[in-house]
Amino acid sequence: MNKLPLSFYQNPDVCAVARELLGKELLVNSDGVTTGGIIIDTEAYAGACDRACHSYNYRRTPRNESMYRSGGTVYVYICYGIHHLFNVVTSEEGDPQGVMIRAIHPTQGIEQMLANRKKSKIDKTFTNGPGALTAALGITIAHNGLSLEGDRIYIRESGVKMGPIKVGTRIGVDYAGSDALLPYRFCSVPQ
DNA sequence: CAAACGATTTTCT
DNA sequence: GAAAATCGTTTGG
Repeated sequence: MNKLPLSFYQNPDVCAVARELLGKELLVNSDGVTTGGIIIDTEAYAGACDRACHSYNYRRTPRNESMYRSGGTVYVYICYGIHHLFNVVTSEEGDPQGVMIRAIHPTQGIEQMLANRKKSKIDKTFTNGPGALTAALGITIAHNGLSLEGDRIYIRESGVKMGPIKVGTRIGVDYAGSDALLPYRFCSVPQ
């Protein structure tokens, strides 16, 4: 099923992985139902040297523990007490970098996702936004620490042609000072 | 043990 | 465009 190999995630260049994830398909299995979509918006979090990153200066807490695992691990945490945010851990064990997935283009399990989002039709906000897409796919804190090589949640080649990549600054990280200006956000849409 | 704070979303004006 | 909603995690006393 063309699952991406662990070596894909273990790249020490987190921005390269963030770019390469565009156009890949993220899939989640819940109770035999598969939901998923094409990744169209990502952000890189560069670990110890990035003030916007939870693991800045090797800060280590129970919450961000999975960021220290080897590339290909799932990092999910709760933001604003309400939203589950999904990240792919990159680089090698002990180097806490990761890519946050901000938006997808829905492809699999639309019915289930509509139910998860309590919506009757797909609109602009359906799977756009880090909290919105995890709600649609059914990603929760229970997925934190899982391997992307497993069957519950994984990423595979989609074969979809993507348009040009738009680069920008990350959202909601004003507290990070000058690091908030880094061009670490990447967007692209299927062509 | 109390208090402040979000890698956001939704709703209201 | 502004503001509320809402609670686990982190920090400080």
